[in-house]
Amino acid sequence: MLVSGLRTRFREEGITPSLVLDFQQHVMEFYAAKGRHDMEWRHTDDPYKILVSEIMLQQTQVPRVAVIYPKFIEKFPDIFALAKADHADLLTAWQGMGYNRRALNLQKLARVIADEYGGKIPNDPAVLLTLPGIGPATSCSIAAFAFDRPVVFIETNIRRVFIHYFFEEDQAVDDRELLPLVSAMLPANSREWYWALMDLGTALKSAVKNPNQRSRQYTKQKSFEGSDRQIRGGVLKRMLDQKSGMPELFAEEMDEDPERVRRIMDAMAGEGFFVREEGEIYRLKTGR
DNA sequence: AATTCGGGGTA
DNA sequence: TACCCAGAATT
Repeated sequence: MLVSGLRTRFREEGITPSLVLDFQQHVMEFYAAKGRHDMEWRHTDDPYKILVSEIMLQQTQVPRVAVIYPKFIEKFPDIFALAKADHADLLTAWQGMGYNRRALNLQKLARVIADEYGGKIPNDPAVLLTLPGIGPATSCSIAAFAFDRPVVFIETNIRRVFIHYFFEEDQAVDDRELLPLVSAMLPANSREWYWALMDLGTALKSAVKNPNQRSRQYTKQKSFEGSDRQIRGGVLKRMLDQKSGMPELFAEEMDEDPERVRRIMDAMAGEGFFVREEGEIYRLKTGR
């Protein structure tokens, strides 16, 4: 089967049964040869654990999640443990993951599921989508990986695969052009299929110039050095250390403008990281 | 439609 | 250095 001809066949004949079969075979052959089987979250059928992994994997590479995920699961082994977790314990367990709001949303979500769904993770992507911190990609990922449901979705690895094989010479490829292909190519075993697609997408990154640069939604991130994000990270780390703090002090330690640090800590308080007390003292929430 | 949000591994 | 990361929420 000639993989290099997939794009031409697609453009000339559309999505034919033989195109589908050849592509599926190529993906599964890759998976058989080079699939990644060393992730703990691929060796459980506990929807809670899979949900946690999917939140962690948002914009976060597998090797880092692989380090933090097991400790997190050990500390919060089920949805109820997470729902009643101490605020500081939760954020401490999240340290190193980045995008710390995910941890807050994850606990909110756990409380909704504990309180309103009897502790059972919903298997319907439309329901999952209503939960905090779960968007289009994650709702479908959970449905696929935890419940083996035949969902159709796009995330960065899937996007890279389909752009590479079917839009080789195109620019600004819209996700809406990819979805019909993602849908048509989906076989019966949706869980394994998406594992395979994601592994192939990850491998492509080092094999060719990132095809996602030719996605319409491709954007580059602003540099981290000197950003608010960096300061937020530093502030949170110090707050977890000391349980309370003041902008002036942190600004001094981080050699930053006190006014800027105060603004950032105010924002973080508004997001639920801290509570602000009298005299510009910020304190971590205790208990829940 | 554009911004914001973390932090580290990799080339 | 620059690039990227199993995206989501907010503006």
